[in-house]
Amino acid sequence: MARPVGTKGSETAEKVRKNALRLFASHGYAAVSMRMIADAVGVQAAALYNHFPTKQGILYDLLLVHMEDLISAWEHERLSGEPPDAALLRFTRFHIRYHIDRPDEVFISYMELRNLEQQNFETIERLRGQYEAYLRDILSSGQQTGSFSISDPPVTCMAIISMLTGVNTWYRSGGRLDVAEIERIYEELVSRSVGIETNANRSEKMLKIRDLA
Amino acid sequence: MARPVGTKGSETAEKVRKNALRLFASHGYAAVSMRMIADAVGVQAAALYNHFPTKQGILYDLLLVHMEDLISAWEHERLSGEPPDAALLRFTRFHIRYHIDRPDEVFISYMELRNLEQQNFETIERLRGQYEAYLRDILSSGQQTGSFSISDPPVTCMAIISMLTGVNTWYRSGGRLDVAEIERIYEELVSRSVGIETNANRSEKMLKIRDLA
Amino acid sequence: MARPVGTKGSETAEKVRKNALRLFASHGYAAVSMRMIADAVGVQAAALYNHFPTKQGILYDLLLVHMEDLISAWEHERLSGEPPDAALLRFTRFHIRYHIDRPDEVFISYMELRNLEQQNFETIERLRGQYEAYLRDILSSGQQTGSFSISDPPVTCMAIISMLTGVNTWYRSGGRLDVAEIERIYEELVSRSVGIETNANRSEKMLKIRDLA
Amino acid sequence: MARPVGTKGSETAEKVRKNALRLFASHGYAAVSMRMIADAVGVQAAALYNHFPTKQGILYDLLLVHMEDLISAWEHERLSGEPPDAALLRFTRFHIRYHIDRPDEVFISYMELRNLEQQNFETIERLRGQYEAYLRDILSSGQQTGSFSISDPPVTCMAIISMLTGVNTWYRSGGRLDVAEIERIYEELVSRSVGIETNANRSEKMLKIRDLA
DNA sequence: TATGAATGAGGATTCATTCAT
DNA sequence: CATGAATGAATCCTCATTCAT
Repeated sequence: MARPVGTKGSETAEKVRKNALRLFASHGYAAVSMRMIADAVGVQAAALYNHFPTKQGILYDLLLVHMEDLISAWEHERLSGEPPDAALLRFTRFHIRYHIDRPDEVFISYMELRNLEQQNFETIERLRGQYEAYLRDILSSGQQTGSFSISDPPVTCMAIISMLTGVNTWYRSGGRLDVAEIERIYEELVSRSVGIETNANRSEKMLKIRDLA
Repeated sequence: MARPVGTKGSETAEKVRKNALRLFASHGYAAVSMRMIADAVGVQAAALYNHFPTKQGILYDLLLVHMEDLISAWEHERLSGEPPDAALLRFTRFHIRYHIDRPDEVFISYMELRNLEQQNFETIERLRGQYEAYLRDILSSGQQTGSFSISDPPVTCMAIISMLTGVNTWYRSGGRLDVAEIERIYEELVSRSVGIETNANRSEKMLKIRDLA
Repeated sequence: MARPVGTKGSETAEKVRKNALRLFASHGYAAVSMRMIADAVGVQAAALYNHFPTKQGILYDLLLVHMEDLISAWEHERLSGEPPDAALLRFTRFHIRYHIDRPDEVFISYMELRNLEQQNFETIERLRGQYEAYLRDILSSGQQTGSFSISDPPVTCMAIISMLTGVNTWYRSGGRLDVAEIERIYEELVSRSVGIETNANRSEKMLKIRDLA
Repeated sequence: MARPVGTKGSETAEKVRKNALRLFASHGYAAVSMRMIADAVGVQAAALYNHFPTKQGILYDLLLVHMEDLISAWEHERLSGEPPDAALLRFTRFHIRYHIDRPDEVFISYMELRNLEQQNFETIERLRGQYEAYLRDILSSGQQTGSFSISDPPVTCMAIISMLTGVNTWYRSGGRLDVAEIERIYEELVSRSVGIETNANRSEKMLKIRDLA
C-alpha cells in the first residue's frame, strides 16, 4: 500500500497524501471525511478511490511511508563504530531535526495508531519498535562501556524519546529559538540525563569541584 | 457546562462520564457516537441529553474537571517556601503519580483539545498554562538561586513535562517496574537534566572525580 | 426478525412491510433503495432503521412471515385422515387460492431467495421444504394406496407445484376467469396428471369406453 | 442493440455475453455492476463500452438472442402437418430439453423482464408471445379435432409451459434422473393433462376398465 | 428521567458512464 | 481496443439531536 520505491505515482495520489496528512493531523482521522480530502485535492470524492482503496488505506500509507523513511534516514545518518556518547548526541540531533520538520507525520504516527486496523497496526508498531531499538542499543552499549550511568536502558530510551518528540508539542518555526539552538539545549539535557559530560557541563562541573575543594 | 463543584451529579451522569472517558480515550472523540456511550451506560441515547447538553458538553466536562482536579491536587501537595530543588523533585513525583493513575484523562486532555469548540478550548488551555506555570516558576526560581544550571526555563519546563507525561505511553500497571521505582528513575533523570545533584549521582560523581585526580 | 405473534408492532413497521413488499416485487430487491421505501411510507430513510435493522432484514421478515403464514394456513385447512385423492384436490384449491391472493409475496419468495444472506436463506429454504413435503406426502400416500398412478412422487410434486404457482404468472384479478373457474380447471389438470378420475373426466371416459366397445 | 444476426462479434463481446449471463442469473441484473462483469472478463469496465452501449444493452442483447434462438430452434424442430397429439409430445420434449440446457438464459428471461426499458420489453414480450402461440395453436387444434379434451386452450397453454419450465427450478445435471427420463415423465403428465392416451397410460386404463366390468 | 420514533445531514463507498490517451 | 482517471449521482447506513409520551 506504500508508495513503491522508484515509482512516481500519479500526481493526484501525491496530492491526496499531502492533503490527507494535513487534515488528519489537524482534525483527527475520524473527523476527516473523504469529501474533505477530495475538496482539498480539488477532485470528487469518488476519484480518491482510483488511488487508495479506502480511507483506512490512506492513513496506513501515510504511517507506513513515514516510518520507513524515518528508519532509512537514520540508517543513512548514523556512523557505524561510533562510540555511544557521540552516537547518542547524533541520535538526539537527528531525531529533533527530523521530527521538527515533519510535525504532521509525527503527530498522526502517535495519535492515529488506534484507528489502524489490527494488521496495519501491527506492521507500524513493528517499525516503531525497530526505530526505538536503535536508541536502546546505544544506551545499552554505553551502559556496558561505562560511558553512561543509567540504571534501566529501556525506560531511559522511552523517557528520552518522549522528551525529544515532545519538542513538537511546543516548537513553532520562526519562534524564539531556531533548530540549532534547540538541538544544543536538548543535547545538554540528554547527555546530563545519562550521566555523560559535554564540553559545556564539564567546565561548569570543574568550577563546582573547585568550589568543593 | 461542567458539573458544579462539589456536586457529583446523578448516578447516571457519573456513569456517562466514566464510560465516555474510556470510550473517548480508546477510540477518539470523533469516533465515539452518543449511542456507543448510551449502550455502555445501559440507557437510550436520548437519555444522555437529560444530563449533558451535547456530546461536546461531555468532552468539555471531562477535560475541565480533569484540569481543575489536577491543579487543586498540586496546590494541596506543594509546600510553600520549599527550595527549588526539593520542589522540583516533589513536582516530578507528583506529576508521575497523578498522571500514571489517570491515563485516560491525560490522553484525552492532550488529544482531544482540537475537538473542543473555541471557547471551551481557551478555558482548558488557560488551566493547562496555569499548571505548567507551577513548574516553570520552580525552574526560574532555581535558576536565579543558582541551584539549577539551565539556560532556558520555558523550554526546560516543556521538555520535563513531556518527559514525565511520556511515562503514560509505556507504563502498564503490573509491569516490570512499580510506580515508586519509576519515580526514582525520573527524579534522577530530571535532577540531572537541570544540573542538580541527587544522593545517587553525587556519590557516582565523587568517584569519577577521584579517578580524575 | 419476524413479527412476534400477538404483537401489533408499530404502525410504521407495518407500512414498511406493505410498501417494501410491493416495491421488491415490482422492481426487485436490489433495485429498490431504502429511500424508495421510505418515500412510499412517508418517512425519512433513517426512520426505517428504527423498525428493521437493515434492508436485508426487511426482505427476510417478509419471506419468513409469508412462509410461516402459508404453512399455518395449510395446517388449518387440511383434514387429517382425508384420502389422498380428496386431499390432493384440497391442496390444489388451497394453493391456487392462497397464492393468487398474494402474488407479491409469492413472487419475491421465489425470486429474491438469492438475495438472502446464507443463514436467512437456509431458514426460508427449510420452511419451503416443509410446505412441499405436505404435497409430496399426499402423492406418496396415493401412490401406495393405488389411488394415483405416478412413477416419481418427488418429481410429480415439483411439477404440480410449478404448474399451480404458474397461475400467478398470468392471472389478473378481474380477468376472463374467476378464481373458482381456475380452481376447477386446475383440479382437472392435476387429477388427470396423477391418473385419478374426477366427475368431469369420468363421464367423458365412459363415453370413450363405450365408443371403443 | 442486439448483435447483428449471423455475427458473433468480437471475442471480447462474446466473453462479455457469457459472463454477464452467468452473473445476471446468479445475482440479478440490478445487483451486478459493470465492474463485476469486467472483472470476470478480465478487462477494465470502460472496455465494455466498446462492445455494448450500456448495461441495459447487454441485458437486452442476451434476452433478444435467447428468444430468437428459441423460436428458430422450434421452427427447425417441428414437423408441419404432424397431428396435435404427436406435436404436443414433440413440443414437450423440445421445451424441456432446450430449457434444461440453458438454465441461465431461461431464468433471466423470466426474471429480468422488469428491468428492461419499455421498448426493449415490448420486443421481448412479442417474441415470447410468438413462442407460446406455437403451443396454444397445437392445443386449439387438438381441441377442435377432438384429440384433446380441454376446456380452455390459453389457460392450458400457460399451465403446461409453467409446468415444463418449472423443471429448471429443481433439475440439477448429474442428479437422480437424466434428461430422457424427465422427458418421459413429463410426456405422461402433459398427455394426461390434456386427456390423451399414451402407450403407458392406455394399458393401465385398460386394466382398470376391465376391473370395472 | 427515560423512551422510541423521528429527522436532516452526512458518513464511506460504489455506481454507470465518459474521455483523453 | 483498452486503459486509468474522472465525474455526479446514488448506495446503505449512522450521526447528533429533538420531542411527545
